[in-house]
Formats: sequence, structure tokens, C-alpha cells
Amino acid sequence: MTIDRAWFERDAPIVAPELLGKRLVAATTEGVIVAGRIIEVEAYTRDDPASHTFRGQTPRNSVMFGPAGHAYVYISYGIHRCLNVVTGATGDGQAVLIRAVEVLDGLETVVERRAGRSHRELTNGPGKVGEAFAIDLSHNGLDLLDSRNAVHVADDGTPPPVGPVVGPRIGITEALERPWRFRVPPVR
DNA sequence: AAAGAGATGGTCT
DNA sequence: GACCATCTCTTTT
Repeated sequence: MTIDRAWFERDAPIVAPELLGKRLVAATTEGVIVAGRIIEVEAYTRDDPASHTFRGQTPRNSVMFGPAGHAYVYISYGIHRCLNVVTGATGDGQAVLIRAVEVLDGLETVVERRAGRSHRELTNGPGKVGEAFAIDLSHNGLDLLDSRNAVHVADDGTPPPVGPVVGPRIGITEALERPWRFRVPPVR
């Protein structure tokens, strides 16, 4: 089941906890499908010192100022590729970072891509999700609400957790007081 | 179990 | 030239 775009046009801290339980799908041209249930996210907004959009629009973050439901992919520390879903109205500069998923389909492929990692280390971090789902910059700007696209997000009917664990965001040095990290319990 | 450091490259000042 | 929305490996307790 696809998700209505208006659902993503709300503010990131509202969308983020409700994104828990949604299905992230990535297909290769060879037809290999990897899918997982989103279990950890973080919200980033325009007036947020920790957000890429805090200092205004640049070539890198321009997708975040575009329409909701599209993918914002960025390279972290020169190595990792991290996937966000743009939220809010066009021009807002908001997104939700997908930090962790639970693999549902294509586990064999994920194990291959994440060679040498234990099961629990497969997709428990944004860079790890990027590797497991083979996300790269070519996906930047892709419409994640179109199920025909190689990478997309869908609603498989799993309800969001009743009491998501809320906590501080990770790896940032600003606005640590904003509790905009949401996770399906139990934590780690 | 915890702490430290290197990898690695695009982006912005 | 500095700074990262990270991960992994090594060293130390």
C-alpha cells in the first residue's frame, strides 16, 4: 500500500515517530528485492542547528527544500550514504533520517553486502542501512512514494509502535536538547 | 566493556 | 583547510 503525499507534508517531528513500522524497499535492476521495517528515525528541521538546512539552501541540501516524500541522500564522513525522507511543505527544508531497519526480505543479499557483520550489526545505523539497501547519490531526489521506483517507502499495515522510545539524536553537537530520535522498543 | 583513532571525500568557509 | 546527521578496528581498563 502506498502512502499519501499529504502524510509526509507534516512537520518532521510529527512524521518521524509515525514512520516507525513503515516498509523500506530497494530493488536492483536484476530484480533482487531488499525490504525492511523502519525501526529508528531522527527528525531534522529548518530552524534546527543540527540540520543540513540550518544555514540555508545549497546544492547539496536542495532536495530537502523540495516536495515531501522524496529521498535526500548525503555522504557522511566521506564514506557512508544516509537516506532521509523529505517532509513538510515545499521550501521548508525538513527531513527524517532513517537510522535503522529490521530486514524482512532479501536477508541473503544484505548479509552479502554487509559481509562479516553479525546479524544485529546488519542495519542498526544509517550508514549500515545505506550499505544494506545499496543506497547511493543516484537516489537523491527520487520519489519514495512511487512504488515503481527502485527505492520506495510503503505501508504494509504494521501500526506504528504505541510507545516509541524517544531520545536525543546521535552524532550531532548542536541542539542536543531536541528529543527527535524515535525508536521501536526495545532500545538496542 | 569502554575509549580512541583512522578511514575518506564532499561541502562550505 | 576544517568540518562533519558514521563505522570499524585497535588499544586500554
